[in-house]
Amino acid sequence: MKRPTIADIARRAGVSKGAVSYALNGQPGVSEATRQRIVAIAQEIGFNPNSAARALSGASARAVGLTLCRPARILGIEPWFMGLISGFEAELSARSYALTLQVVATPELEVEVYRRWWGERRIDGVIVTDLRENDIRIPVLQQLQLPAVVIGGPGETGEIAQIWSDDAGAITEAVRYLVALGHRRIARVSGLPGLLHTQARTRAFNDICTSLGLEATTVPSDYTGEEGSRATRRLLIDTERPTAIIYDNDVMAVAGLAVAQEMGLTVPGDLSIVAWDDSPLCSLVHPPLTALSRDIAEYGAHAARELLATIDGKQVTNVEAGPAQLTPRGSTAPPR
Amino acid sequence: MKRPTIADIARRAGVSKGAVSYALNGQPGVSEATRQRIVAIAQEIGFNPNSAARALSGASARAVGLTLCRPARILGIEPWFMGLISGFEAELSARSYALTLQVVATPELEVEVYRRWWGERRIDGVIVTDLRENDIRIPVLQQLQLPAVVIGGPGETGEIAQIWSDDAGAITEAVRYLVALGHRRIARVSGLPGLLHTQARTRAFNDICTSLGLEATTVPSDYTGEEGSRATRRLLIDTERPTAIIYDNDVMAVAGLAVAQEMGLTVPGDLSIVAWDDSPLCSLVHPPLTALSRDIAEYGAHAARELLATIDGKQVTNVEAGPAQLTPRGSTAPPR
DNA sequence: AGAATTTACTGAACCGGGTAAGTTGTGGAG
DNA sequence: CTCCACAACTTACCCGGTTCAGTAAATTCT
Repeated sequence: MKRPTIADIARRAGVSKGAVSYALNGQPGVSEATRQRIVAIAQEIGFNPNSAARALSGASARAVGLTLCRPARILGIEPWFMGLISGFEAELSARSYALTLQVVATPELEVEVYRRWWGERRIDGVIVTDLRENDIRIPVLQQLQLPAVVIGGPGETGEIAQIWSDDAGAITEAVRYLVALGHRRIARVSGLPGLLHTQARTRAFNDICTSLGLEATTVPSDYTGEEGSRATRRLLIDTERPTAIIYDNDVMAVAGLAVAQEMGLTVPGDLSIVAWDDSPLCSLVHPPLTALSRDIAEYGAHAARELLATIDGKQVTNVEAGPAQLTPRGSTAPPR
Repeated sequence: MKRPTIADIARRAGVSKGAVSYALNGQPGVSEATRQRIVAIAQEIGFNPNSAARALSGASARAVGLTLCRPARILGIEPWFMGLISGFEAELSARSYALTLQVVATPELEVEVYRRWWGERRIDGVIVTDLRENDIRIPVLQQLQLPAVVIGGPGETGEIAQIWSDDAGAITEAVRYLVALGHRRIARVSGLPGLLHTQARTRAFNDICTSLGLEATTVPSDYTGEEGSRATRRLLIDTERPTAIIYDNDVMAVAGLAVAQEMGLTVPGDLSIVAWDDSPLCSLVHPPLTALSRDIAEYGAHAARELLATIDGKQVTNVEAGPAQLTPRGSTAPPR
């Protein structure tokens, strides 16, 4: 089956290629009557502009890129990324932008992917996740002048817009809640220590614990279930074991719950659990997990909107999305 | 920063654009010495061919498409798709193909996306998942002559290659295992009834149960945790409740486990649970779930290889991937 | 040695849109 | 009645690769 082109439309409408281009793009230069005739023909023969031709003639590629930099085995079960992707998609497909995905192993490879995409003119912009300290991706994006939006921060990104949520406020709320229930020994199992938002959370956790006169124990982990289990086991074998643990993601929280059950501890009787980021996973297990809920899809949609605005040349500024809300469920209670 | 083009390379090497193209693509028509000189210059200035220009001049777009047709809320926690994506990526990025993703709500919209992608010449082929009975996507793909590979089946797909695994064998093994443990009342919570592989599993489940003289109870569900919980509750309130349940995915199995615990039943003492598809989720919960394991990433890699072969014009045939292997864990035991 | 073939290129057309510059035709102002 | 402004187009070139036809030089064959 042959793909229809603007030349086909031009022939059928008895006008030139140029007129068809003006008509379909809402440019001035054709009469309203002609425009409608052309649009009708385009509809009829099912015309879609060849994205390659469009991109080649200086216009945008109508695609944005996303790199996922996590070990493959964890990508599968982290609801976070899929939530983000769903959110992006909602915005992108509404403006018929495509989403190009690439799974990479290291930030260095991520930079290479950006360079290649830029060279290939394959995408108009990228969404950057997991901002790190002195992130090597930022200078490259600035050098290439590739439109970008960073999720996670706040951090040093120069002109590049950022989206983050008030993690400090959220963890403070969670700790206050646990203290109000009567907990005095609260621990935290964190995500990858290299990520800026992990550091911000750790700082805030230390601050609130200090101000409440509690000891702040943070065990660094990596978002995987395995590491979450290990960290939990290490915390629970202690004679002075914590009565509540806050986990930096839902997967580790679920893993922690399993470890507690396996060790014969009841949740929430012997141990209260709070998960950061609420996915259906949290309501799925027994008991359902108290969580710091954010609308991750909305978070992604927000990022996509910012990115499209950047691509359109609009000035965008850093945005703070709403903070995570504490959603109490069955995994938190006063300690025995 | 200006993107380097083959014209830049040609100027620096003192040859024509055509020669550069031949040299970089390994085509005959340039001497080995010239080729090396050109390749060296390309390396040095960090040249990447403009994908739009390449796609426009008849060559491939070097991209494949994948549509995800599931409600957004479940996409997040289903490890299946992310596993597939990881697998695709491993193959695709090795051959520097991009993966373009789109989340859609219905198969009808999926067809529209295929048509648009084809019209835009954005992709060279698509990977089709969740094959249905009389799938409306198949005739469209045939009409457009869009290279495709179908995951899930077997079914009627004409010339389009399929990849599936021996679900009948796997479920037979699972049932036999449960019967060997002493179970006589085995139920199954299935995935979406419209999908061909769900139907194949139901058929096989009925067959083996009949041949062993057991009653075959299948409760249709939709892969979500919520529906999995509901189905499980319905099964367990029965006076003649089953002593073992097989779930069509891991998410429903985890939800089922939570329901059992919530109802005061012990797993595996009062109820044995088998999950279809093994993700880290299964080993994460307590007790860890006995699962029918498949290497989903390898499954995806396989599909990507087949698709790339199809795009290259090679004749591909239907492939049966290895069957799922029963991995016994703590959720199965003889009934009390 | 001369013809035939091969090698190593060059030049130009082409893909399908976008768009600046040029060309009509029409109506209104002077 | 002429001149000008403007709408409504057309023409032609651009984007950056691929590819085919053509060409000069080098090599092989008779």
